[in-house]
Amino acid sequence: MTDELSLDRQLCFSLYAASRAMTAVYRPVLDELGITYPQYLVLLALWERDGRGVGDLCGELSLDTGTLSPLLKRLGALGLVERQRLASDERRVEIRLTERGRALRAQACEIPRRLAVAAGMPLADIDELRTILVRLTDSLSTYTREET
Amino acid sequence: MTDELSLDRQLCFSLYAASRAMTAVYRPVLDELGITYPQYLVLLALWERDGRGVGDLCGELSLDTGTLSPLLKRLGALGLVERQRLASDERRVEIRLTERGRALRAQACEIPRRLAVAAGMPLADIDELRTILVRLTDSLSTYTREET
DNA sequence: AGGATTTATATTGCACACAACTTAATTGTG
DNA sequence: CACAATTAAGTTGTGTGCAATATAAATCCT
Repeated sequence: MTDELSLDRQLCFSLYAASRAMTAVYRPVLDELGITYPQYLVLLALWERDGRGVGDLCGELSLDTGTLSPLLKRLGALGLVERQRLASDERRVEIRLTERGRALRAQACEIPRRLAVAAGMPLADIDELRTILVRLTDSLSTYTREET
Repeated sequence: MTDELSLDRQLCFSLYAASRAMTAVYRPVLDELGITYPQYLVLLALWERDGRGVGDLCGELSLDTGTLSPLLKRLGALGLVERQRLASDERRVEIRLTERGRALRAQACEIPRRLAVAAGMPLADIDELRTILVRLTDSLSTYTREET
């Protein structure tokens, strides 16, 4: 039992620690842009495809509205996005980048390079890691859904 | 630039998503024990070695006192740990498991098995993943330290 | 048409994370 | 010894995450 628990500890903790270490690397970089890590993820999603409903973003980032609603409000207060009720469906709110939000992308483009340095591993390894993580996430979230 | 940013997105997001998916799997299991995921990590650390200072735990879990102090207070309120000022150094507070805290370990021993099922990958793959994550975390946190 | 159900978003409450600050005890230095 | 510097833990403030609930609009059903 001891061994099993310590194995468990290594497993779950390594993921938890890596994720926090990653955001710690991003923090000073994103501070310069005046945004947080989850806010950056939202912007990345919007830079790829602008003008999406709150629900779309929730699905894509697998985040709750309880997380995204106030976050989007903060991005709005920063002048990076606009929130607009759809006339066709008054329940929906469309999120669109402002000029300032689009402009921020230029400042963000150096981030990946910095991160690659910080990670200190070849791109091939990073890509393999990413592949495993995606598979793991799929498996874990399928399990979570089925157990509910 | 587009490609670089979308690559970055895949990298950082996959880690972030995997970590949250992992805690989502633990949540219902830990609910039965009445504790949260970070509280579980603290207990795992204490089950391995009991009677440690707050600073020790901060170091081991790489968490701030701003996170651990209230968390340990909650574990205390649950009757799982005791907090005692050291007579030899009145600044230090030693955290020790209560009888109840030690007993909880028996209920926790089935957790690793459940997790392995949820992860849906062979132990060898999981272990490889863990190895990569530890290496990544080391590299990232070294970078963070050096950039400060 | 009209009321129940569903859907989209927002709000509330609690527990992290972490930066910045505070408090109190110990150590180091002249 | 006195007093500055350091160390250990706790507190405050902001921003997530997420469950549970609220609100309001659209849809379904008869």
